[in-house]
Amino acid sequence: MKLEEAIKSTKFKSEVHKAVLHILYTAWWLKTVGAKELKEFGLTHEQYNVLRILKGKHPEQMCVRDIASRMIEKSSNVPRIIDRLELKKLVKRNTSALDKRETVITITQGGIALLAASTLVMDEKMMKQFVLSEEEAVTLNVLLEKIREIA
Amino acid sequence: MKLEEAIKSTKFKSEVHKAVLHILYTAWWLKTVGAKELKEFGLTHEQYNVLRILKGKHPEQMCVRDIASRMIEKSSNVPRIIDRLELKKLVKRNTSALDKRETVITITQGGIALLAASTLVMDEKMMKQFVLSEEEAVTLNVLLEKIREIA
DNA sequence: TTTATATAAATGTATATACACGTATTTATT
DNA sequence: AATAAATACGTGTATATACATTTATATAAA
Repeated sequence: MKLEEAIKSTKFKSEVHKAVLHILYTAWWLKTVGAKELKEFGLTHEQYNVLRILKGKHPEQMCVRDIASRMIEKSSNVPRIIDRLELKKLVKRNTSALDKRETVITITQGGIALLAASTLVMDEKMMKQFVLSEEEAVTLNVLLEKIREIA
Repeated sequence: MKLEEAIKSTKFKSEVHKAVLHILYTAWWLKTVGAKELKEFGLTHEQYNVLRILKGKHPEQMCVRDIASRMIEKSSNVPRIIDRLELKKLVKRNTSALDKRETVITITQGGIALLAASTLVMDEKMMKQFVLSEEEAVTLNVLLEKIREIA
């Protein structure tokens, strides 16, 4: 569906203005499509993101601040997301021995298994479905980088 | 800041995969930059969006469903956003005479004034600051359209 | 006309976002 | 060593997201 139909709007102040709305809409669309797949695994987008971050360092532990710095949405409340993952026994929390202020998190075997299963589905049902070519994706990445270059 | 620094990640499965994360990150970044400006007016991004939608039809009224269909994030809970706008007397709610199930919303003079002031700031401090050219924005819009073309 | 179905909006609930603040602990300064 | 400043995390609050349910009203079908 074209952006114009999606938000029932045809007049934009400029192509740049349209692009801003387009990025916001596409992000929402991507999240929605992904969330639908993740729901079968009882995961939210953010919980999935935290699990992926932890898996990337496994078997090393990570502290909360470290996880937060890798989140896509920087204002995510990581302690609370970990609360939910801990309840489901997908991660384990421990106080750091070196610095008692730090809480170190480890992904459990259950977490690894659920992440593997959900990633498989996400890759098959989402990532592999995109029509966009690798070359087009490179261009897209360059342009997205550029929109954050503020004068 | 490059995406790699922003989310402290260097290895992506593909450029397409990177682009997906990039869109999500850029959307968050755009919302954050915009929200900072809107905060001075006591508005959230979503409240601003609803006011803009209402202004587009003014002096016509709009029902809740009509507003919802124009929202960027389709799962927005419009009645609740309107609750907040109504409390601040930026919009007015009335039951439709034709169909008593419908609630019709009108933007007030105060709403129009606040929207005008905040749009001025948003345009000056945000929209006009982008380095992206109109031609680049066209390409960006084409590619964003394409990423939603799922096989 | 009565009943069933559909529709519009509001409401409830769990989670997340955005941000301020509190508490414990560590590091730096005097 | 005592105090101050910084840091890490957790918690509180308002708003939003995502989605299910409820209530009122309108429309369709029996």
